[in-house]
Amino acid sequence: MNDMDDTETHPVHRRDGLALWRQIAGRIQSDIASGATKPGAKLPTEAQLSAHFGVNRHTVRRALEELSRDGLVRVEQGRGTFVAEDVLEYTVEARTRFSEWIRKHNKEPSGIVRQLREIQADRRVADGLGIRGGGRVVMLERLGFADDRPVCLSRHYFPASRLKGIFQALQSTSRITDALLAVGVEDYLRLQTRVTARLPTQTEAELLRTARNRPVLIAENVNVDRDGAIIEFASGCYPTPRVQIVFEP
Amino acid sequence: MNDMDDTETHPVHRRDGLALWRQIAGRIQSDIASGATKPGAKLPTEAQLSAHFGVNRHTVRRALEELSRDGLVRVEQGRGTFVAEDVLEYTVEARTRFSEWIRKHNKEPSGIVRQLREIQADRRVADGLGIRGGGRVVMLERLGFADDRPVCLSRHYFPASRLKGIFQALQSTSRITDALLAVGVEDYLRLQTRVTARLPTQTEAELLRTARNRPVLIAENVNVDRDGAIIEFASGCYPTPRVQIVFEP
DNA sequence: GGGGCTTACCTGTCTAGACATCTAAACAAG
DNA sequence: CTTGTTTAGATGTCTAGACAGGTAAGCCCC
Repeated sequence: MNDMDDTETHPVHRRDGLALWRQIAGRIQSDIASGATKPGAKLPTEAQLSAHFGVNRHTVRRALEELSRDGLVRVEQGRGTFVAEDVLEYTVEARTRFSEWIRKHNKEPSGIVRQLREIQADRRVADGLGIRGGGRVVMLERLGFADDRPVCLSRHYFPASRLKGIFQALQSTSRITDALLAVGVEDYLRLQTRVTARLPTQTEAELLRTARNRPVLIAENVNVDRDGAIIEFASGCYPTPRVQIVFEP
Repeated sequence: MNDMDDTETHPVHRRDGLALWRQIAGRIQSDIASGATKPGAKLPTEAQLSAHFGVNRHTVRRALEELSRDGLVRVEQGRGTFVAEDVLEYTVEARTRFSEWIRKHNKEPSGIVRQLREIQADRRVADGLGIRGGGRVVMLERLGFADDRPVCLSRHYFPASRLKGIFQALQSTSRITDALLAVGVEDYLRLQTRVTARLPTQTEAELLRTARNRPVLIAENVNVDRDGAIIEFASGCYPTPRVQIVFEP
C-alpha cells in the first residue's frame, strides 16, 4: 500500500481459483506484516482500494471483513480502516521475558499452566538441553495471554538433575523467572533461537484461537545461566499474523 | 423454521435500527436453541430463506455467515446448510454429572482446578446452602472442557462443618463425585436450578474463550444428598451459543 | 472566540442480477 | 451392474447501484 495511486490499477488474478477477496486480504496482510503499513496507520478508503485493485467495493469489503475478524485491522464507521495496534512484534533478543514482552506493548500479561510434569527427555529435548536422551526433565506447558488474547503456547523443559527443586518451584509460581530464581538461577540469557512455521494442530488452533489453515510460528530456544550452563529448552507456538517474530541483531 | 412455506413471507422489521441480517441470524439461532431445528438437520436453502423472510439472498447469506462463524451451522457448497452437531445441550436433570454430560455428546471430559480454598460464606452462598452467613465453606473453582473446548467455569461451595474432610478429598481428586464419596456422600441429586444470563467478565471470557460481547449463561444449583440435606451450592458459567441449557421436566 | 449548522466523506446495509463451482440424483452406455 | 455423462439445484463470488448513518472539518452567526 506504499505505492498507492488511484488511477493505475494493480490487477488481481482472475480465474485462477483463488477468490479475489482472498488475494486482496492477503496483499493487505503482507503489507502489514512487512511493515509497509504500520500499526495505527489508516488504510486507503474502500473506494480507493477498489480502484487500486480494480474490483468492486463489495469485494474489498469482504477482504477487510476477514482482516477485521482476524484482528489485523480495525474498521470505524465514518472514519476509515486502520491497522490494528495490537499486533505483537516479538523481538528476539538475548534477554527475553514473556511478561516484559507483553508489557512493552502496553498489554497485561497473564498465563495459565496447562501441564507440569517430570518426564524423560526425548531426542529433541535432550539435544536442546545438551543432556543424554532419556534423562529426567521437568516439562511446563503454558498458554500466555496479552490482555485477553492468547499469543503463545509454549513448552519449557528444565534439566531435573541440574536444577533440583525446579518442579516444586514451578508449582508455587507461574512465572518462570521466579521459579528459576528460587533454584538459584539469578539471571539467564538466550543462547540460540530457531524459528520455523507450520500449520497448527487442532488443539493449538483452539487454544490460540486461530484458524486451522493459518500457520503458526514455532520458536525453539535455548537459555543459559551466567556460567553458560544450559538451564532451559523452550518451544513456543505463536499465532500469525497476530504475532510476528522480528530478529534484531 | 417449522412453519416453512415459500409463498408467505415472514417479514422482518425494517427501519428499526437492527440490521435485517442480524434479525434473521437471531431467528435462526432461536430456532436452533429452542430445538425446533435439531442438530444435523438441514436448513431451508438460501433461496427459500430469502423468500421466507422477504429479503434478498445476500442478506440471508450474511446471517448464515455469522452463524457459521459462531459454529452454530455448517455450510456445505452444493449441499446446503446444516445445524452443527457439536453444540452441547446441557439438559438440566435431577442427576447431573459433568463428565456424564460431556460423554453423552461423545466428547472427552476434562477439567482443571483453578482454586480450592476454605472461606466464609457470603450471603448468596449461605442462602444457597441453607446455613448462616459467615459459616465456613470450601470453595472449588474449576474450568471444564469437552475435548479441548472450555464449556464451563464453575464454583462449587460445600459446607465445611457438615462435610468434614471435604477439603482434603477435593485436593486428592478432581472429580467432585469422587470427593463427595470420600466424605460419605454416596449419591446426590439436584434440588433446584436457576438460570440467568449476563455478559462475561474479562477473566471469564478468556477462560471460556468466548467474545466479551456474547452473553454467558449462569446456572446456579443446589444439590442434596439422599436424606435431603444440602451438600453443595454451585454456580456455573457457560458460553453461548456453544452451550445451550435445556429444561426437560 | 465559541456554538451550531452544513457538507463532504466514509463505512454499513440492502437490493438485483449474473455466472462459477460443487453435489447428488437421474440417466445412458458399456 | 458399473461407469460416465448430463442436469437440476445448491452455495460461492463478483458487479452495480442506492441510500442510511456516523465523523470531522469548515463555515456562518452571534
